[in-house]
Amino acid sequence: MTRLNMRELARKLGVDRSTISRALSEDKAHLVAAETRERIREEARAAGYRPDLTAASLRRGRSHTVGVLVPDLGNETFINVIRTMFRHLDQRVVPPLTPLIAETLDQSGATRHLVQTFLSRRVDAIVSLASTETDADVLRDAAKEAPVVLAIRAISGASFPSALCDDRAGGAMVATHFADRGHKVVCQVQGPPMAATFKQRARGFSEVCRDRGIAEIPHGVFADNATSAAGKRALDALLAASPRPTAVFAHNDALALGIIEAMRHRGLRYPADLAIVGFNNTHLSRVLAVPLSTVDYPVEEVSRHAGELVRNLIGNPGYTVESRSFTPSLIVRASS
Amino acid sequence: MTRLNMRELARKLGVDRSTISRALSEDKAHLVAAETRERIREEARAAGYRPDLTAASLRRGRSHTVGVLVPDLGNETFINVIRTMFRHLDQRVVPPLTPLIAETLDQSGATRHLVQTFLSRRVDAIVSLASTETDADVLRDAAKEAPVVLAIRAISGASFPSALCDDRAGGAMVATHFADRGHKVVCQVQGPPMAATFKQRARGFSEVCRDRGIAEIPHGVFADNATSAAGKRALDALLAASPRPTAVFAHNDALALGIIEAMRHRGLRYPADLAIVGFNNTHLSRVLAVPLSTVDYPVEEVSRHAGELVRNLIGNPGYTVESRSFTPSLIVRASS
DNA sequence: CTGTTAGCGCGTTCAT
DNA sequence: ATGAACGCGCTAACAG
Repeated sequence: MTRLNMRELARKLGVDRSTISRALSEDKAHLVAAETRERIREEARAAGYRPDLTAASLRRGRSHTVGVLVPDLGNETFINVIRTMFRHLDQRVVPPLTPLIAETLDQSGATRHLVQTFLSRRVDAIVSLASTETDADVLRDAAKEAPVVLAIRAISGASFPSALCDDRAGGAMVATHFADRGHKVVCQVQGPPMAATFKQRARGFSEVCRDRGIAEIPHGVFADNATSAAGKRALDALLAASPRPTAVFAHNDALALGIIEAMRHRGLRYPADLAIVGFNNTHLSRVLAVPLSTVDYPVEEVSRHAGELVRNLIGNPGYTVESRSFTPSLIVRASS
Repeated sequence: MTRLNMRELARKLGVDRSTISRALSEDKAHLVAAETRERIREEARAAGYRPDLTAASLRRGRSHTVGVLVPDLGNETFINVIRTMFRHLDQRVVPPLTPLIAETLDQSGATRHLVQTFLSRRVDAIVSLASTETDADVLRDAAKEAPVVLAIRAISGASFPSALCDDRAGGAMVATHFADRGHKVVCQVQGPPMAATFKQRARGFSEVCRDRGIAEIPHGVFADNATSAAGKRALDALLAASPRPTAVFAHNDALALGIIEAMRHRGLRYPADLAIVGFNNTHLSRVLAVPLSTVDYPVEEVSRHAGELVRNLIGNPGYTVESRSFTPSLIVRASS
């Protein structure tokens, strides 16, 4: 028993295969007489005909898929951007785009390999939420074969169509907040600077500290990855500094949470012993017994714009792209 | 500028296309002379040749992809199972299987549509973590074209190769724990019973309550979905019951968290005013100021077995399948 | 508006 | 061990 294909369906209906192809397509359906078209669609449905998309992909050179690179599938913010973007696309692209999602875990070399796979599958576009400085070449090469869109993380010195958050402004807001509350010695626990997000957050924060005459001590506390485990390990460095900081900016909520856990372990309390602000406004920040101040990530805007970039760039190589950066907002809660 | 294909590569090397195909494949490489094979592989790499997988898929009738249905991309447990399963598969399947991930949001009808898409793309297998009672027919039909594996959620009355958690035992553990702590009146906040997971957890819990002579009051508190928002809404029902329960079993950690938030809002404390146990042992349960007792989900075992089922069923239709169910374990923390 | 023809790039015969 | 030839199922180009 073999699958029903166009040839058989055409035989049943007494028309040519190409007429079927046209009648079932979205953009060429108007070339078929209304009556024939309905007859074909009716019979296709009744017979349970499903087009073979691997054949269509080969013929068209495009598979109606979008390759998505994400650093970490467990990260709420990335996932929210992906799902919001595809929800957006589903509503306005026919036939729908199937996501191919792959996780890089920020391992160098992962991007190269995964991009190859995407291109082999003839994706219509690639969206990277995982780009780091070292990915520029790979993505530039990829862009010769399929549109490449960056979301969340930019690549400094490279110009790709992008949908971003103004992380620098976000970092600045946190420093301003600390200054306004009278903190004189502060600190940041930075995520890996290979990701532009963290670099910009650090930059915005430090700039305002300088302007407002606040000391950043100790200066460079880097977490090897932006997780709560790394946050836990960072606390020791903060407490060893002299003078000791009275407030800390964690580059995301997971890092903040790690710091909080480590403090609890030592019997310290926030904000009394140390004020804390995170980044992303994840669900978690709202449900802590002492809720976390954090920077709200503009998920909706970033996702929508990323979706629009993908939509416009597909089959539209000359599209003049507007990269955009959306401003986040500080949410002050009890932790600061 | 067109992509480099086998024909061109063959011309460059002075061999036939089919020799290239064999040399680059995993299973037929031995048919090519070692020297020729290396020469071909060398040149393919140097020239940056990437096979067109849409063409290969059409020819083979399989795309080396696996369709994955998941109820909610934001749910840590589902995501962990997916990533663990593919990490497992990546290490032992060549060429690697690309996941096609689709979210059902537990909307009826979503499964039918998404399964069609998967089959149109000629997936090698379908893994559903999202199955509900009403999906049985769709999946049974799908199974005629590609192996279907169930993970996490079974379908009662249908027999698919499955990798599950013994949810009934998990529910029973919670009830036993409550009984041992001397609770006489308890309650459960149930997830939607269309998902077998919740039905089994409820069943295991109720059975033990009956055996140990504990009252379940009010009897059926159902959340329309297993999220913290639904948990929040459930608290009122618990507090209105008479006699009032002293302990509650939430069918997952998100529900438990909602209950906790609602309690905090009312100035109630746990476990003093109400003991709480969740399910899944998500990250969240560990980081609450008063950590949550919960049932640890056997993610590793379930994922590994799901991966093995997929691996064995692909290209092996006669494989005798061993569905398995793994026992979870209760983790008692401060909330109970 | 519909049919005819060709070919996308590969993997698999079958022959040598 | 290699080459020749075919066809997977579809869509595009061209004709009428």
